[in-house]
Amino acid sequence: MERTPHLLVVDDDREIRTLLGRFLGQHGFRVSLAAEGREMMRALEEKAIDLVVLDLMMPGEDGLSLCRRVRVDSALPIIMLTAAGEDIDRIVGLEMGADDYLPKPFNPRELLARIRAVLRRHAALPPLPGEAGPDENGGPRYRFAGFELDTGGRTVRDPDGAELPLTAGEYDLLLCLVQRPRRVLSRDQLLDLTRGRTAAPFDRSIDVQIGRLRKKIEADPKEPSLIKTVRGGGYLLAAEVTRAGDTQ
Amino acid sequence: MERTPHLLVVDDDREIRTLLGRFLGQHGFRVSLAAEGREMMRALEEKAIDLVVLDLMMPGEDGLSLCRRVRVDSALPIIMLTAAGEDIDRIVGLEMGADDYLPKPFNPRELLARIRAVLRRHAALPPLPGEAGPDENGGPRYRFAGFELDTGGRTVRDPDGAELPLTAGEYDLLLCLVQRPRRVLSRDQLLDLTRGRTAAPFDRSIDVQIGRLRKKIEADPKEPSLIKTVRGGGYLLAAEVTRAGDTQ
DNA sequence: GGCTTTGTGTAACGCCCTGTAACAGACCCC
DNA sequence: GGGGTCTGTTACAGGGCGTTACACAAAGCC
Repeated sequence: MERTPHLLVVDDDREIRTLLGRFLGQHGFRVSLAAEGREMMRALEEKAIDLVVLDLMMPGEDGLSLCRRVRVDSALPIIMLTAAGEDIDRIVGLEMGADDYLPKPFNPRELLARIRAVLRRHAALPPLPGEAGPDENGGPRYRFAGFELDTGGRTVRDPDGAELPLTAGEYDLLLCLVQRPRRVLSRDQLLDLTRGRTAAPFDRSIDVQIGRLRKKIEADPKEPSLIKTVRGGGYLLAAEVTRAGDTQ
Repeated sequence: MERTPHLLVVDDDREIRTLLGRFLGQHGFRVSLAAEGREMMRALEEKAIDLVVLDLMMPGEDGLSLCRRVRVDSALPIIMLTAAGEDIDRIVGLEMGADDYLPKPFNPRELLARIRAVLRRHAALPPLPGEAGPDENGGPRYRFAGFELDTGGRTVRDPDGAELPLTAGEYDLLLCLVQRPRRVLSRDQLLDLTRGRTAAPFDRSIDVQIGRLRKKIEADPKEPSLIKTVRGGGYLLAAEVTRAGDTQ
């Protein structure tokens, strides 16, 4: 049950990147690495990242811009690393929207402490009295093959408009597929994205969950047309998905 | 019970003002802005400001003088921003009567922490009658799924307009859900937000309270459509919530 | 084309999480 | 101090979900 937080370290300097990765790994985190923006965005799509450690100064798209991009549609915690001498003061600090920042060179223990602090803060009280705006009515809706998935209410309606009685696990799995349509997702990825854990050697739980989900959304579960099996690869959602704007 | 604190940022530098506004807004406060003394006084008259962040050095009437003017007839908390190099100690100690001050350039997180600290300290004191403190007529109203929750009177009306006889605990729990609609709230969070304590190992009190609440507001408590269970996660209010203006 | 190997579908079982009734202590109001 | 209400605790029932086992299908091999 207890899931170990999954960190993403984004830094163009390979040495720093791998050192940080190893260090954080040794201290009980799962760690993924990215050298620049594109890799970072891909990791965010494919993995269940809990926190990003982001270098401010990078070739190509810099940390500031990446930070803003992430902030557009998520509250994912971000810790910024700023090179010595960069002007960190008020403007940068305010502008960047990071949850914390750390000037280089830093003591890795200090980074550890801040990561833990930010994670704790996020886990403990995400619901500040009226965070980001009093009337935050939740996330987007997705439509596919006549179905409608409402992330705010965690509900799914079938083409007739009836609410599908999905269990929590089934909903999580479906959401995960719907957010990455027409892409093969390995069991490992699905497990990471839905349960936040890595697969045990003979882990078949995803298969079973897929089966249960198919029974509820496939016209003919024996001949699935929505959730397809990719032998040796995983599963994919075959339908086209449109994302409706957030709840009005 | 709790309302989102309303801050007033007073600074003549437009960039700093708006950046601060955005930053504080992102962290769960309602924020108003003023560029100089006149605007500030008007905001204080028209809005229920809980705390002022005030730049010391401003053209026209400076922060010090404004601070004293406010202090004449209220104990409204004030945090002063002082430009680097200004001689703070003496002035602070002797004259300004602010609750805290922060030398520029400052880490925005530091400002956040001080704002929270000052608000907490201030909330602990008994409210003075006549102070520009909490709204006289109580807080906002929320509507969801035909229900109306009035934070002023701590009452809830069902879609027929009849008043629901909720107990104090049930009301607190419902308010807590209504203020964070369409988000999964863990038992721990709910317990913290409603009772201000953390869960004991086998604490099931939230489950029981949720059950009692469901009996009163769900059409079919066996198939809850308003308060959903997220297995392994907690509960969420599935309905959309609109916040009506504060009670007149 | 048969046989083997490997991977997937699924039924069955059991643990653990959640719903809920019953009870008892705390608190409140005469 | 007594009756009523509210709320936390406990116990039990039901259901979700991970595990396991087995059947079957697909790919590999000769």
